[in-house]
Amino acid sequence: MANKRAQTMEENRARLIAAARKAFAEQGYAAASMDELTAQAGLTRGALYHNFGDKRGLLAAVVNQIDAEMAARAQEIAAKAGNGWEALLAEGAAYIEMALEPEVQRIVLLDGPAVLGDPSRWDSQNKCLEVTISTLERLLAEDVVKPVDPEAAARLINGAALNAALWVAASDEPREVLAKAIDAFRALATGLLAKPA
Amino acid sequence: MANKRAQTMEENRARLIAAARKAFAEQGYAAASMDELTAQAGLTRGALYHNFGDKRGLLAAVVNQIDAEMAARAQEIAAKAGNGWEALLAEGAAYIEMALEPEVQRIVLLDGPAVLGDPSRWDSQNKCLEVTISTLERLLAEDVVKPVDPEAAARLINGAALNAALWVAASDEPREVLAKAIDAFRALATGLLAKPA
DNA sequence: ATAGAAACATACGTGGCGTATGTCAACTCA
DNA sequence: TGAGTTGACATACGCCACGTATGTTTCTAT
Repeated sequence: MANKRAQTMEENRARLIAAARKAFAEQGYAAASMDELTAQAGLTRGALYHNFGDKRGLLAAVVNQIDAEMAARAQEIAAKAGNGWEALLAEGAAYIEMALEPEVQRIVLLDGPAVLGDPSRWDSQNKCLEVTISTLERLLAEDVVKPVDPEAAARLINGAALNAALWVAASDEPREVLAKAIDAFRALATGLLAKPA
Repeated sequence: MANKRAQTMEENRARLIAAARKAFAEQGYAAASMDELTAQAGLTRGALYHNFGDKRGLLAAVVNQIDAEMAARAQEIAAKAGNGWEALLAEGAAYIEMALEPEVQRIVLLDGPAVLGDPSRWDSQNKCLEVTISTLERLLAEDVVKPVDPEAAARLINGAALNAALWVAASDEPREVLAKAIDAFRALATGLLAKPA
């Protein structure tokens, strides 16, 4: 037990992040109280400022965690759909559906950009985006899609999915609206195809 | 002068909104102080809470104003491009470029959604979106675009443009990145065409 | 074993929002 | 036309939350 110190520290960090996920998702970043947050985790604000610097630092850590989880899920789904064009469409649909979860929507899509600035500047470097970019690069190499800048296309696609998700989430009839959104997404995406069906 | 009262009230509202536009754009919604804001306008917080209810109300008023200006500009640009497919593309490019202005980006795209919730629920009902929807409906009637839900497609398009703008704004070389973004946008949009070129 | 450091707790100051109360100018009606 | 009343705005107050400065305890290293 050479490093009992580091171990408990990691545990505390994890507990704080978990409590923050709940608080930020349920109340929003601005309304979430650091005192309540830390008390929920069985700690005080002292631990928080020591580990994350400030409230923004905590949000950044939470965003990193969620982003990584989203990217993993998206990759898994894309892999299941094979390595072709359908993988890209499946990824997009997956993003739309994931963004329906309050945690993702509130924390990553709404408060994240407002508090931390544009996602492209985040340290975590938006893993979701990178997944889409690499998928596009593969399709580019296979001449499946038109010669466009993969990062530009990935950003547009993710942005479209994001907005679609916000729309679906705010809707009164999520089912029907989700179907419409995915439908429109697939239509739009075909614009990237080298030879449209 | 039958209604000097109402007149000065309108003036004060306008001055508060103008001051808020500056403050919110330069410092962000959360960091902007109501005291400084109102002092800048030659008033106090009393006037603010009387006219707008609370800080959110002021932000909503500011967003409404900017949104209306954006929609007007987009419509003008679309009209100049004629009433066809090119109008839709021009609108999209216009949104991307407008979103480069700090006022639009910070207030409407970042703080707006975070504080006021999804734009589709705003009272102003997002005039920008409606412009795009009506453009799409016209193209649908002319069989220029595939049979997709116009609102869904409009939201995806606007979302794509939005993200593209955030990317361009955060970039070190806005010129080149803007070109890539618009390029990718045009490619993506062709996915909606009934008969691709 | 002791010294030092690090992780975390406690205590304090500051600033900002929202509300309750006060005031004065403008509108109304006799 | 002038007194009463309304309402737009100012002033004053309380509360809460963030961030920092200081204290305490536990682990590690020599």
